[in-house]
Amino acid sequence: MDDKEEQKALWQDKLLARKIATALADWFCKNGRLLPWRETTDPYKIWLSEIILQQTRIDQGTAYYFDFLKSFPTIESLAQASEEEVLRLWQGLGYYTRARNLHKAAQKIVHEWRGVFPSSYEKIRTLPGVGDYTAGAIASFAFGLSYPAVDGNLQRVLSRVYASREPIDSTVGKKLYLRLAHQIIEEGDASVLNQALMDIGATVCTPRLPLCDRCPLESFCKVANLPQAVDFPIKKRKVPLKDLYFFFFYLVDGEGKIVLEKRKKKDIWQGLYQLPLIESETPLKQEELREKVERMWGVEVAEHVEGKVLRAKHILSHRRLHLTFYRSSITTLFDESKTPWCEYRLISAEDLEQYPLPAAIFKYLPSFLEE
DNA sequence: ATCCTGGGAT
DNA sequence: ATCCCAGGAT
Repeated sequence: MDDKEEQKALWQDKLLARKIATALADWFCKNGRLLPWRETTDPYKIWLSEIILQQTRIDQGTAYYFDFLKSFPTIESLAQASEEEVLRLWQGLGYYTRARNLHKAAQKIVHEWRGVFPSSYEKIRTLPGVGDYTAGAIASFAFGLSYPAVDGNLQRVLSRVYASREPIDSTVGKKLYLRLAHQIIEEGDASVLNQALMDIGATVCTPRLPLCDRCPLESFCKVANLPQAVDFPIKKRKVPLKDLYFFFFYLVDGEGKIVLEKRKKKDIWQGLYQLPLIESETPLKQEELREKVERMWGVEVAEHVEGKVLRAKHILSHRRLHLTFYRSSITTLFDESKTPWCEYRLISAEDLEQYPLPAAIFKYLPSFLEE
């Protein structure tokens, strides 16, 4: 008799999923967003858009999407580019691993599949930078395959509709929302249903102010029009902000050239360029900073610590960067052998914009150089 | 399986 | 203050 109960529950789940799917498809016809990468089923374009949009809002990402397609119209052209070219185009988007993986994945497609984008979920999922969400998005949008694409939007919508308190950042929660999404998209066109759920999350079922009266799922949703709707989804972890103290040095030599270094460490801004930098987890007193400068680059630049020019705070997700920029002249380039984790080079100041720089630098550079 | 990290916009 | 996915470390 438990069996019977279970059967009945399963059947009701399916029925609900079917109703939701129908409502979603109807809504999407009239209310789905028209986006450049939705006018194609070219997997390259869809992949590119998904990578760009992973941590980026549409209005910011769109320009990058077109710039990339202009510079790299084909997967081959992207594969043939240098990593630095790719990073330069990515400049300002953040999460630069996405750009490096995009580049690597293009090379993988060229070498392993002769430039033909793989058409099975499993193969797509092996591309660097492509996780469950992105693989599902490409598989369904480009190839019409029935895979869910569960991003933050879907998690929010589903946790609300089902009033699920299962945390989205738990293993159990991730599986649950994957299963719920799967149940729904099975009942129709996966591409349409995935996109409909995303659009509802983005435009109707928003984090702070859900517009339940405009939602096609209103009648199915356990928390529709209730104040507790905004409590979903639940998260278990929140990471405290960590302070970091970054001291940059804008050093000009006798010929007006400046020193630039390329980051090779596997932490933030990997592969990007920066002004010579002293990093610290604690604020540094003038004396300590001078000591570090001497240890790292030699005595000759110690005097630069005196010429403070600009201070700024730059907030990242789990980091609060306290930036200090110094400007000074140098007569000799410092000793590279002491800092194997970066490469130094002398460049002319006008060429600075040719190099991929983190936002924490290029954002403040103009006002810093005005002084 | 779980935790931590990457970076910028709003 | 909060949003966003993937991958590497533990």
